[in-house]
Amino acid sequence: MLLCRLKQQALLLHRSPTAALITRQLFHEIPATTSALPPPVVQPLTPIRARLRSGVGVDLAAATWALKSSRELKTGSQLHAIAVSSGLFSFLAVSNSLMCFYSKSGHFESALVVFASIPNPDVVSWNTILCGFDSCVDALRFAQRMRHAGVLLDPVTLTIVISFSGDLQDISVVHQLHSLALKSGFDSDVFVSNALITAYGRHECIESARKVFDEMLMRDLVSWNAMISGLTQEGSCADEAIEVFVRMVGDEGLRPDHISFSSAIAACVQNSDLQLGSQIHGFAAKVGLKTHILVSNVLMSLYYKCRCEDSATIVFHEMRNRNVVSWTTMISIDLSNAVLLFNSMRIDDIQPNDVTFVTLIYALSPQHSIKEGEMIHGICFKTRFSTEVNVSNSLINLYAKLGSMEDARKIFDDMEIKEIISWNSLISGYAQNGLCEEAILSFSSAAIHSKPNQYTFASVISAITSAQTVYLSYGHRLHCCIIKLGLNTDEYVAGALVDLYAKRGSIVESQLVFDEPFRKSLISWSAIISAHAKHGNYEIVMKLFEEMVNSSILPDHITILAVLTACCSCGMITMGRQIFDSMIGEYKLDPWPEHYACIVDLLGKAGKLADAEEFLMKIPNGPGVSALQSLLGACRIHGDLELGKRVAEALMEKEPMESGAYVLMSNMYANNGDWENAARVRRWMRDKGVKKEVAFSWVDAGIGDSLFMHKFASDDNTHPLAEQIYGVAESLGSEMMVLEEDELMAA
DNA sequence: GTAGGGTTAG
Repeated sequence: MLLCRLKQQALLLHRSPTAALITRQLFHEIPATTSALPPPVVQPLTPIRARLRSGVGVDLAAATWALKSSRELKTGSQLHAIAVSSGLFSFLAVSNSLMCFYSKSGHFESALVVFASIPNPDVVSWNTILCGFDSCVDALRFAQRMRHAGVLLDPVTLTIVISFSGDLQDISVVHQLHSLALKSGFDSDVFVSNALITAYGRHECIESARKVFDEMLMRDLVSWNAMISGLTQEGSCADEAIEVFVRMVGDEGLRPDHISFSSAIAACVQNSDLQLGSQIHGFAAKVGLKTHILVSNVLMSLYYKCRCEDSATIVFHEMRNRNVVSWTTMISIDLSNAVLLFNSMRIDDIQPNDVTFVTLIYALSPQHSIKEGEMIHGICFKTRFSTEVNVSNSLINLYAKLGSMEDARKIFDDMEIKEIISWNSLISGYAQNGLCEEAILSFSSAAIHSKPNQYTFASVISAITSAQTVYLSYGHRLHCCIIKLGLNTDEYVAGALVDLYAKRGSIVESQLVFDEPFRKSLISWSAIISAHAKHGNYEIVMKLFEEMVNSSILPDHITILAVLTACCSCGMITMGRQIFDSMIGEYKLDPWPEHYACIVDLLGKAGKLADAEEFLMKIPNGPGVSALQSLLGACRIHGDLELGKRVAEALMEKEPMESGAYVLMSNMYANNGDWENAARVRRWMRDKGVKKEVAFSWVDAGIGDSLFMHKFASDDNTHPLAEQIYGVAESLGSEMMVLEEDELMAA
């Protein structure tokens, strides 16, 4: 008889369809049945079984204790069998422990089965199941069921439900549960208050979190941690988070644990506050927590964000245990060794997850071949991560980056679920590859099939920003939609608009968008600075650059290049060199060839040709084309034929088919009155087959909503209406001649 | 000696 019950239960546990049935029964209030169950597999067991055999018997304490310390499914199932055979299962302490075991060891369905077999579950039984759910929706439905079953709500139930409500989209449930806590008097329970702080924190409703925290009579370490992490997550309260951390340590004398440290350091990451972060690092070392996996992981982010990759790497190497987060962070720190690190991670027996793949895919640069991209894609496929939406999105980005929009499109078309992010990846992919028309078409589809968000708009705007053709009227139309949708103060949209108008519209419109209240990112700062730099507005550029640095945004290569350009066009030699030095010293950026070229240009234009040449010689790996071009240009302006010849030769050697050097050299001879050599260079150019780049022009017919642009090159007759167009051009020409004659006659 | 709160990577 006993064996039969045992068999029944063991079967139930390992047959998920049965478990699924029980789940349905729980939700639909169908009375559970445990009849008609196939045979079990029972393994011999452990000291407890020995005790049972030797007639000592197993008591309640032994059974629950054994369950608590066990994590292996096999051991748990065996204990389950013993509990049933010894009759201990009928004690709620034992059956509840069993549910807890199954739930914590990742076999929630088995816990549900046990629950269904308990004749009179108590509130602990219900709570144990309640906290085992993955999804907050399921958990809250189960809580409703508890209420219908007449289970009396206790602080534990409330704590669990509040913590689930933090995951919901809608904050109103948190508010409801908060008032329930006040009504029932459970708000004095520390656990309940802590859960409330966290739930409010997750909804970034920091005022309410703070209120709960402030009104607590007794706070424990978890309360402080919840408050600190809530402030850290909010995004704009990092300073307050630090303040609370300091109060906790200084005023309350509490000893921070790994979670306090990780939250406080995360706040430093947000502020890019290397100094304070390092201090907290030292503090963690003092209390022996610096190599804790959580603390080390966030320390790596700190050093990475503050561009101290070496320190981040040291933290990684000092870790005794590393998890998938540590490895993934390390991959994002050392992108050039991403594949190598990925392999080491697998040797270390750490399984990658979707984030790892997203990072790894991101690490591949346009310099990588399609083949390498396909290899990573293959690993994603084998490990079954390629169907994850975020991984697919990254793959779209990858193929776009590698220049293969066909592959990107294929991934997109194969996706079962397309998020708006997927559309955004596709649109920005077309944008990067200069396929503006496709980007606009995809944007239209996205608007039909999905709900465009700020990123969709930002992507399509960036497409028209980088398009060869100027789609300004389309840009204005998009801008109108954006204002209507209230997205004009979104940092990405506003940033993209600043960039669009800076590059394609007018600096006035760009400045107008920039003056709107939105969170200025590096991109938007760089866009507005670049725009003013192009117009030679030196004072404005320097003022904006100062404002940007003061708002703790670190400049990147593009920003510095813009500032250098401004210095260059206004001949600010000292400032230019100062910025160049700070780029290396203060901002830890390796100059690009363009930055060197800028300084060469700056010195050259000012007539300091010798300094320029000296600087040029110091460029690591030799001067790039742009630096040589700058110097050659300067030689032309200042008439230094000798240096010009040397530079032109170097340039022609580097790029024999580029017309620039030949044209400049020939012009220099011509300026000098040396027509013979000027002609010689031109001849030389012709013999080598070097051609000047073809100039393009375009006409927007501007009819209705049409986006069609008519493009022309010189001597181009590929347009379908070429004959008519040339006809009109000719008749216009003759009309002009007539007009000119008339004017002459009148004179 | 059965149930509840705080945590890191794109």
